[in-house]
Amino acid sequence: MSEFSIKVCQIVRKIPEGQVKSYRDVARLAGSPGGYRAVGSIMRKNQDLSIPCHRVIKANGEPGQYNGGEKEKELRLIAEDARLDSGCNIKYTIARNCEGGH
DNA sequence: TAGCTGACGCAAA
DNA sequence: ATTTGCGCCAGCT
Repeated sequence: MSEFSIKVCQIVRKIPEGQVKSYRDVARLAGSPGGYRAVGSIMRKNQDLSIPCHRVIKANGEPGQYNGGEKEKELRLIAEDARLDSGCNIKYTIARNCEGGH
C-alpha cells in the first residue's frame, strides 16, 4: 500500500451522494494524472465498504466495472441520481438509458 | 527483482 | 460518430 492508494481511498470516500468522479479525476487528485489504471486496481483489491467505489465511473460517463457487475453499479448511481461532479455537462447519460427495452 | 495483468483513457483510422 | 490499438501507473505472482 502506497501513499497513492491511501489518497485514492480518501478521495473516493469524500465523494458525497449524488456525486460521482471518474477514475481519471480521482487519479489526478491523488497525485498521479496517469494512474487511473491503478485507481481501479486498488479498489478492486480493497473494495472497502467505507468507500463508495460505485461512485467512481469512467471518464466517458459509463459506469465501468464493479465487483457486483456493471448493472448493479449503474442501478446504484441511478438510485441516488448521480451526476458528474465536474460540471453537469453530460449529466450521466447512461442513467436514462434502458438497453433492456423501451 | 522482473514480468504480467487490470474496475481505464486517449489517439488514430 | 464509432471501433481498434497502444500507453500508463500501481499492484500482484
